[in-house]
Amino acid sequence: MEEREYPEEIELVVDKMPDDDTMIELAELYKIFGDHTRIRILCALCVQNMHVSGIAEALGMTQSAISHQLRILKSARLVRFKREGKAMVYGLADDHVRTLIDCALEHIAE
Amino acid sequence: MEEREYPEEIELVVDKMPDDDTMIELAELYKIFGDHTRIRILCALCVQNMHVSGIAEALGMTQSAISHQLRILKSARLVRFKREGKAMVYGLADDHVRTLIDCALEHIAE
DNA sequence: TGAACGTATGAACAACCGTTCATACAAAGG
DNA sequence: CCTTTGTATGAACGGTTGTTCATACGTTCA
Repeated sequence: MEEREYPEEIELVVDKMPDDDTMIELAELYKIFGDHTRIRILCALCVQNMHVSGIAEALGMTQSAISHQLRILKSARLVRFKREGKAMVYGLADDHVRTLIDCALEHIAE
Repeated sequence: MEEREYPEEIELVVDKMPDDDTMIELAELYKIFGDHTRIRILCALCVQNMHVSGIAEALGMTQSAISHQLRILKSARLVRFKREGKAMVYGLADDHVRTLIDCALEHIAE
């Protein structure tokens, strides 16, 4: 006879999973990376720090679109920035970002 | 005088970035991970292989919702599955998935 | 201070996404 | 076969998201 999946076993799995809050954070983090424009911005900043308008030109997009995405990347603390004259220079917040991208690149290259 | 960002410098950055196709793939991959339900499914399967209804019960969601998400995970080759009687048993496609999740978990835990 | 430049932001719109509901398919057991 | 159980799928709906457009903010320089 085909046994039903035991409730206790289900509970065991749930216990071994990360906290729900952690998984929400995970999803939120991945969601940020899960956009073509944002990934391209991050990849550009992997090469060197850039002005907003420089990023826009490199990506062939409007300044406004880039600025909106930078806002999201800022709030996720994935980029940092400093004023330089009239311009704002953006860069990666830390090396974790690079690591995360490399991690996924390896998966794709399999 | 404030110099404009040289076009050559922009081009240099673009050259050093991954191919656009690669970055699209990157974004697509991250997008899959960037959903609460799918991350929870993957985390559950990190613990052990499970039936669809087991996953649904563990996550407190309908079988339909889970099945729809499994379809997406299947098409991204992040999970594998085999029939077992009336049930379908799902599991992680390979260890890359676990690695990717661990990678992001480390970032969060900083 | 006023013009010019670089950036940020709010509203609006279209496109996309995840869940629900109803239902169809597939295997097993009587 | 016919019913039961487990899973898949299509349509539909509500919510979210990324871009555009217009405009405001902040800095520099004449």
